[in-house]
Amino acid sequence: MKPETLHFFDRVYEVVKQIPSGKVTNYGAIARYLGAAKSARIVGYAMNASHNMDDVPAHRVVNRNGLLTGKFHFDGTNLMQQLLENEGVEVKNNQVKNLKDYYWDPNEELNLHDTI
DNA sequence: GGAGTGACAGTTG
DNA sequence: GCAACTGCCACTC
Repeated sequence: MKPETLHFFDRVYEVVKQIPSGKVTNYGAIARYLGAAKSARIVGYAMNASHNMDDVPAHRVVNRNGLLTGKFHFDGTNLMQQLLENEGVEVKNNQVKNLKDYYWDPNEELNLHDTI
């Protein structure tokens, strides 16, 4: 499979699936990791479709403010928050506390020359 | 084939 | 320092 052939969507899934438990990241980091920092919106859109896949922990992806913007997309309840808290991430009012502490940057933790 | 939408980010006033 | 606007790429209708 050629990465070039893969759509932004597919790559986003691979990155999100590699997010370690107890860690969270933001759309910009993923988009930048894919080489399209300005396309953070696409990442969000990808999450919209990825939320249908159980293999993609979309709950670990939050916006720049650490706000669980996609919470409503999970099931309309605080499921997303519960999942994060279950992993050790402190969430308050649909927002990740100490985001900096739980922040996980694919550009720093992962290498572009991975299986992806 | 064209226009509109979208779980954002970065920049400017 | 805070608030608001634009840009951006992919997907759906």
